[in-house]
Parts: sequence; structure tokens; C-alpha cells
Amino acid sequence: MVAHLHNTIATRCSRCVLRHKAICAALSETELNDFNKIARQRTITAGQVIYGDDDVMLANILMGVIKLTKTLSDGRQQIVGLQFPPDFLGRIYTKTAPYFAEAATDVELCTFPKAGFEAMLRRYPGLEHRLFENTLDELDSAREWMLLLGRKTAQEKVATLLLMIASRASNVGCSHIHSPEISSARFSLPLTRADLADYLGLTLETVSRQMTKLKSIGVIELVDNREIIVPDISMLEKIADP
Amino acid sequence: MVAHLHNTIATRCSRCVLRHKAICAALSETELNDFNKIARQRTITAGQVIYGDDDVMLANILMGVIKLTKTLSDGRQQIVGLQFPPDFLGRIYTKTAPYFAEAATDVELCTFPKAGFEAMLRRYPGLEHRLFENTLDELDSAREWMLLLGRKTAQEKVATLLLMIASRASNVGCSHIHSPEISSARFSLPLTRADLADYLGLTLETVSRQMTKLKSIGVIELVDNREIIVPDISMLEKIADP
DNA sequence: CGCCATCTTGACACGTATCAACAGGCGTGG
DNA sequence: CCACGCCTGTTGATACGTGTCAAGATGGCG
Repeated sequence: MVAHLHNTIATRCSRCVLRHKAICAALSETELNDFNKIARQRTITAGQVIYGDDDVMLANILMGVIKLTKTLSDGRQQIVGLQFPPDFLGRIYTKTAPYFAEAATDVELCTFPKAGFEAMLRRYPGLEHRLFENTLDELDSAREWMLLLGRKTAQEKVATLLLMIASRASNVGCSHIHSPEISSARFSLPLTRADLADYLGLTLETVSRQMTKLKSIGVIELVDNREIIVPDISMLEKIADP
Repeated sequence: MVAHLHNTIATRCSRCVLRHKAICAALSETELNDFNKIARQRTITAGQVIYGDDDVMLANILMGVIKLTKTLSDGRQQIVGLQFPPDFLGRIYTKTAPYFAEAATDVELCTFPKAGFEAMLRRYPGLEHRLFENTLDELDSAREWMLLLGRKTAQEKVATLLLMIASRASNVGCSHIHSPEISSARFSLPLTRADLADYLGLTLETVSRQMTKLKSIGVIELVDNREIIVPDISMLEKIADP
């Protein structure tokens, strides 16, 4: 019975879309099996807080978008990170995280209890190495965003964000052909205008205005406020990094 | 002769102020000895670029302050990180770094060749773990700064930066007594007004104005533009996080 | 159908940037 | 030794971008 149970779990993993993308890619079949004993799938609806500063949840993101937010005591809020599949969510090696994690859309997670997960890290150095590389990339992204927050104009900010979401959230028709060919993209925003503003250090009104301006100069087309078409990505890039 | 040489190197390390603070703290005496064979001390004068995006230098910071900068093509610049002793400098696991490292003051480094260092990481997992925790802390700081850049006013930004520098650069008379007692600080800024501005996403004029405003309301005293006294730290904290 | 959330648009205010002039400190060179 | 220029920082006048407040518009859903 028990053997059979583990077998089905292993099967579930091997069918997982993340098997060779998330941190799981650093694990062998045997290790993965071990890992599965502590994993648990979970669904979270949009708007719900996943963790606050009293606790941390560790998880692979299977589906959906998660925003990491920080808030000043008077309510001003800033999104300090945006996580897509197959990102790893959660602050390891501390009891609490210095930010909140909130579901921006409906989200599916593959969660791990903290103690068990950190024990795994000790057992499988390859896994910790993988997470370390993830973290280094996150740090690079955070610094890229600091440049945006500190030095870019509202229009550049919006353009940069659209590019970023296009490349990460995309079920895209983005062909990325070089030279004389034009590459385009189509995607749906996983965020409200208020979220966009919180990520860019702007107000939602300013974001809205910049979107209409980008539309009026033909750089983007709005299908329905969330669905966006970028006919020529290079135009957007030129605006994002003048 | 060779044995004698290693002996003197080990002695140099054991006398190092960083022995039990920098990443070296994760190493035993034997490991440290090993490490020493690839380490080399180096001095860099203020203003000099330590590495650009074509190369990375790995090093422990023994003395001085290093700024990590990013620049847009039209010259707008943002400092995306500030490093003090005993921080570790350099982006491992990539050939290039997405930012420049520049000496803000005269700097003393204990440098390592990249290949050799990464080999050490493979040999001593404890060292990699230590660097991982460093990186996680850096990521937390970067996100804290994103909140500052996106949502704080000029005055809050300056106040926050002064607190940060006071706590990190301090050869401080900061007594940190609680309750009714007042704790004060005195320190000298390792940065020019232009650097402060680049770190805060402001212009140097705005920084200057905010400094004089803080002085005029009695929150700070300026000894000589670089030397600063904070008579009551809690006042500064109240301004930094209203 | 009407409510509610989301988004857009407008008028105006305000904070910060920009441009410019000036002050002080410091090293260099006559 | 003083004069000069340069670098750093301060202060002022003004411009401009974004925030704020308010009114509508749109679309989904009970």
C-alpha cells in the first residue's frame, strides 16, 4: 500500500510541468520521490494573502502570479517582486519574511513545510546550489528594478513593465526574428492598474494615462484593458531604454 | 621555504580583522590556509572602477565603501547597492555582472581569482551556504530600497539613508540605550552629495536642500558637510518611517 | 436592471528637477 | 605666500512631471 502510494506520487511529479524547470530539475528521481513525501498541492484565490511577516510559506509556483509587497505604516505600498511559474516562493533560513506574498491571480502552489524543506537542503547540496542561483538572479532583477524606480520616467516605467510581463507571462506569438523582420506579442495582464502602479512607484491614474498615450502613438493596442497587443516589440524597447 | 611561506600567510589571515566576520568565518584554519594561496590584497583609490560589465572581481572588503551602479544609455545613473566591510564583493556564477562596482572611498580588498574561488565553493559547501545567506540578506535590503525609491518622499529618503549609513559605516558613539535614554550617533559620510542622490533616485540639489532642512529642524548637525551628528536617533527614525 | 469594481479622463496642486549663481575648501603653481 | 582654478556643496527662481481629487465611463455579476 505504502509503496503504491509513493508510486502514484512519483507519477504525479513526473507528469508535472515543472519537473525539469523549477528547483525540482536539480533532483534525481529518487531524491524527488523523497521530496514528494513533504510536498502538498494548494490552490489560492486572487487577492488572498499567502504569507505575512509572521510566517513564511515555501512553494513552487505551478500557476498564476504572486506579488511580494511592502507597506509603510501610513499605507503607502510597493510591490518589490513579482513571481511567475516556475519560480520558487518563500524566504528560507529565516522565521519570517520582510514582505507579504499575495496572490495577484488565482494561484496553484506545490508547498513544503519549512523545517522539512530546509532539512532537504542540507541533504541535497545540489538543491541548495540551484536555489542560490535563483536568488542571485532575483537580486539582479531587483537591482534592475531599482534603476527603474529611481531613474525612469512614468512612460519608460510602463513600457519596461509591459516588456517584462510579455516575456514572462507570455503565451506569446512573439517570434523574435531579427533584422528586418518585426516581432510582435500578445498577452493578458495578470495585474490591475493599481498593482501596476504599486510595482512602478506610480499612481494608478498615471499608469492609466501612460497606457492611453502608448496606445495613441501606436505602440500598443488594447483589446479589453487586460488583453494587450504589441505590434512591434522593438518600438516598446526603444521607449523602455531610450 | 614553501612551508614557511604558507605559515606567514596563515599568520596574516589569523590577524585579519575579518577573520571571524567575513565569509572566512565559515572556514576552518586548514581551509583558510588553502584559501590563502589564491588570495591577494589590493588597494584601490576613490573613484576608480573596480569592475564593469566585461568582468567580475571577487573580493572581501577590508576597508572603504564600494558603490554598485547602473546607468541608462543617456547617462542617468542609479546606485543599486552599497558595500561596506566585511561584505563580499562580486557576482559569482556568471562571467559578467549587470552593474559596475566603483570605489566610493579609498578601498582595500582581499581579492580572489574567479575560477579558483568557484572551485573552493564546490569543495567547501559551508562556504557556499554562507554566501547564500549573504545574498538573501542583500536581496532583502534591495527590496527595502525598492520601497524607498518607489514610495518615500525626498525627506524620508535622506533620513533613511542617514540611518543606514550610521548603522553600517559607524565608528559610532551610538549608545543604543533604550527607554527614556536618548541615543545619539556621529559619523562621517563616505559619499558625496551626488552619490547620495544617485542612491536615492534624487538630484544632488534636492539632497542638499533636505540636509539643510533636517539641520534647521534640529534632527542633525553638520560639522563639516561630511561629518554628521545625530543627537537623537529616534527623531530621525520617525522621519524615515512616518 | 442596477450595483460594484475597474478604468479613464480632467482640473489643479505640489514636489522635485532644472538651470544658474555663488560660497567655501584645497591643492597647484607662480 | 598669495592667487587662481577646480571640486564640492548651497541656495534661488522657475519649469515640469506626477500626485491628488473628482467625475464619468465601462463591464461583470447578482
